[in-house]
Amino acid sequence: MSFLTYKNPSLVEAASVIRDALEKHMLIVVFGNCRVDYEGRASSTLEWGNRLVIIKTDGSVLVHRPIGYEPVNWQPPGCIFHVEVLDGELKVRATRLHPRETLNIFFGEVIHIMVSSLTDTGEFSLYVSELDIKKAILTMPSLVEEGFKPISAEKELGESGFVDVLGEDSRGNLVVVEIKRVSVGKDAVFQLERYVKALERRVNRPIRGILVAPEIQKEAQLLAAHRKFEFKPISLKRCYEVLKLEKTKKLSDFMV
Amino acid sequence: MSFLTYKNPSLVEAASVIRDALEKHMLIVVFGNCRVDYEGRASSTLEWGNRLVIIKTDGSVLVHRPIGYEPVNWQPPGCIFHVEVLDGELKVRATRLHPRETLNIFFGEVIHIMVSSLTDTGEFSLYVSELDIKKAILTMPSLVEEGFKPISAEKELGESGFVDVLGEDSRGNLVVVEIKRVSVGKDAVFQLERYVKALERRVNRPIRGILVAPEIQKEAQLLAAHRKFEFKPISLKRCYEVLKLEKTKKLSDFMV
DNA sequence: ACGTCGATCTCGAAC
DNA sequence: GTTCGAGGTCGACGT
Repeated sequence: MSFLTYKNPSLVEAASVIRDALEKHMLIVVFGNCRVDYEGRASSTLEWGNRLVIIKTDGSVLVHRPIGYEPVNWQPPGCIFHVEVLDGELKVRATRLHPRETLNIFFGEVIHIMVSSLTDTGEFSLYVSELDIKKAILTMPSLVEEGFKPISAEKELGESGFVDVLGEDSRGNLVVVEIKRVSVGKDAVFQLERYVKALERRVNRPIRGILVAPEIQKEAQLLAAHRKFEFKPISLKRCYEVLKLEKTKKLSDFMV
Repeated sequence: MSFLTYKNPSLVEAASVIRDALEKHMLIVVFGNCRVDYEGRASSTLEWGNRLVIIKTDGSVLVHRPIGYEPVNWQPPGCIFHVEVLDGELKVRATRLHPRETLNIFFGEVIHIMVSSLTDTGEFSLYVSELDIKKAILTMPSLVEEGFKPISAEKELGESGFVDVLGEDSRGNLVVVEIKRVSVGKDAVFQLERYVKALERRVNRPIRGILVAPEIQKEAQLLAAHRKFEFKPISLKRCYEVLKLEKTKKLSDFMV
């Protein structure tokens, strides 16, 4: 893994370093005084200040101020770059097609550059997503309620979108399950309402709506109660354990 | 503005530099080989690899891989930090309360550290937001249609939320305006429908629904037509010009 | 290619 | 404090 730093380079030197690194698809970190403008889905300008500019190996760009999680300006992966020194400023242009958007960074002073051809093969795993909750419910339907039997997942319901899980309860009622990973808000209740109503237009039997999530917001609770929807709390940890168990089981099946 | 870099520091040196910089609320950029785990709203692990870790002056943390716009792990502003060298690893812990979340970064090797007490006072301005479109419409109601007269903006309609702009047309009909900055999707149509229906329960006169945005999605167009809602295309540039004009006008009023 | 939906969303404003 | 909506959202998945 190559790694190089340049302290207080001239703008011409900086331009050369950045051009070379872009060609080799290296990670580039520039610290310096710059102004930025953007033109695309919206337009923005950022006046002079000291910032951290990161150009990644996939052609994405981040302009970070000293505060805030989010970059003040950016460009998603896949940009085409142009670097030049013009009127005493180092201009880095990152252009994206579809949609057509341009980010221009003008450095008046480059304080530090770091370039590296780094490799990062480390695996990233996130434990419980909304899809994981669905998988956990399909694996262990009793997470919704005792006697619940899934019929299908993600059933298309015309303009109303998809049902997270469709099933039957122990008394033969249709059950529409709406899953939220964190908290049931108003939206989830309205969505479930749309699904249930769309289903009621198609079939002629009792339909129950159940909201499944770790928690529900107060207002959503009222809206749900008003529509006779039920709320079933679920634990992310429990879902994670159900999925891990399932994985181990499948693995042991394979081993035998 | 102070600025310091450290190349290939020992883990103990690195810990000392980071601790000191955290105390002074400096911007810290660390490049090194690390593994990361996170526990909070979800849980995640990231195996060993070379990454760029940024700790900002407001206590936010970003862990960036060589590709992707988004950080692989992060922590929003306001974290409490703990730095220690343990079992041959430099551990940086960033804890957040509300919700309780912990990010642990374990460095096996630190390749480069950059610390700086940077200042960045440059103003950032984005030209046209959704609010700007509303302001532009309130300033120049003909953007919606000739003869449109706004009555109020952001009218509360119970559980249906807020109306972007409520007004009257030239023939005395009530007009509900739903604004989207980029494109009218299904959601906007459903939202407008909720507003119109909520309003119909309250007043007994004709109500029109108008969707205002630079463009409309095909499916949304059908849904809108089915509900007799109209779509009024609007240009972001035009809004920007209307607002700029208004600003200049106000300024000149002040000057006189 | 386009549309839909989730996100450790983040961020800000309003209540 | 909570709730809600917007975002240049981004990113993933399905058609």
